[in-house]
Amino acid sequence: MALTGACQSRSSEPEQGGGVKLARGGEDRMRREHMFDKVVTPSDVGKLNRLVVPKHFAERHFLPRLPGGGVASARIAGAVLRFEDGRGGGRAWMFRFSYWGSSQSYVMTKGWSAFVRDRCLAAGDTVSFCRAGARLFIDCRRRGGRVPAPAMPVVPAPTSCSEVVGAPRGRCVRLFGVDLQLAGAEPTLDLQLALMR
Amino acid sequence: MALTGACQSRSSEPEQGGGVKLARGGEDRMRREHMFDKVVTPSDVGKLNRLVVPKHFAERHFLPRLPGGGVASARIAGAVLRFEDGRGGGRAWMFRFSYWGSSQSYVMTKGWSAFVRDRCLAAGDTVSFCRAGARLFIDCRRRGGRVPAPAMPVVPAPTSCSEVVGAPRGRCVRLFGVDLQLAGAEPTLDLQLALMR
DNA sequence: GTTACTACCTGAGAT
DNA sequence: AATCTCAGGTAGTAA
Repeated sequence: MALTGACQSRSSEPEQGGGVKLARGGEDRMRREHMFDKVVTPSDVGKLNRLVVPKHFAERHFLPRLPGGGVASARIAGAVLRFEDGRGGGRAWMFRFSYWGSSQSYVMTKGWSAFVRDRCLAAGDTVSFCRAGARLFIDCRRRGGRVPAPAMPVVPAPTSCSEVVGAPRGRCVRLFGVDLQLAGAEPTLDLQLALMR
Repeated sequence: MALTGACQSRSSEPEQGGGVKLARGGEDRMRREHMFDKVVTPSDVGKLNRLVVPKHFAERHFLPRLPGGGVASARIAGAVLRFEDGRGGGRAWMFRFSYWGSSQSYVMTKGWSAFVRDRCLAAGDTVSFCRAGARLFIDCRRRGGRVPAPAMPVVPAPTSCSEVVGAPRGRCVRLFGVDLQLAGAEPTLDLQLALMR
């Protein structure tokens, strides 16, 4: 299970959805099921600021979740998908999900580069998408198969990458201890919502 | 007249416009008038997939032909120009015509690379633009001043360059003989129209 | 001036 | 052989 373990079987952790209110014992307790992985390319983590979602994955896992009619273009227009951070901690990521007609490909655009930066995602790493009922999760692991170190309270180091191999991660400090309780207000999520037009 | 002969004075040939219906004896019988030539640069025929149109030529010959208001940017938005193949045979080329503000230059983009490929256009060759009334024509000639061999029925060789020096050209076979009659259906043009959003 | 974001486009490779 | 996919590009715009 090295290929999917980073995202699966962690439903016992306190994954707080932020804006989404769920009845206890409902979807938030469902076991995560793996949707798909992608080994990211240099372009996926580079200046293009987009993740190409392989067509069959997009159409199987994301399209049916979107509101709108049966036509794909109607569903996708302006779609924003919300993914909870697979490591727990209550953080969520909002990505615009689009279809580029010119290349006939599905992409995550706005918001994606923030995830790349925060996780120091590099070409060859794998992003993993899971869901538990209606909740979506995103996680990643290094090319060697290593997963980011589990979140834990650390001394503040508020800038840059939240995963430094063998070292505490910067942003995580905002999510644990006293800050962990404040995470119910989801400052990071609020910022992203404000940016998401 | 070696510099312009490839494009001029061939209005007696059966240039079929494809989708455009014209009254016989109208524009299609007008004598072609030369607009301008350009000796293409390595960039014009390379991976940039664009032809830089010298500003004064673009503003004199193409801008006034476009619909839209008095502002150049309004006229150019989404402009696609259609050029009939100066060699005859009913083929037409569709090029997106754009203004690139960053370099303050006019360019042909989408569709241009297909012409480069088909004619085996190389740096130092000359492209020549003519018109007969509202109809536009494009042709080219080699740097030495040679023009491509006149179109004639040949044995099939359906791939690659339509002009091989001293040899029959590949795609031309589709346009002459029996296929010449089928050219009224304009499969090549249809394909381009379908691709041109 | 820089960075992101939208919406284009194309060649190469897979099928 | 032709089609489809997608990695890697582009320009223009907004912030």
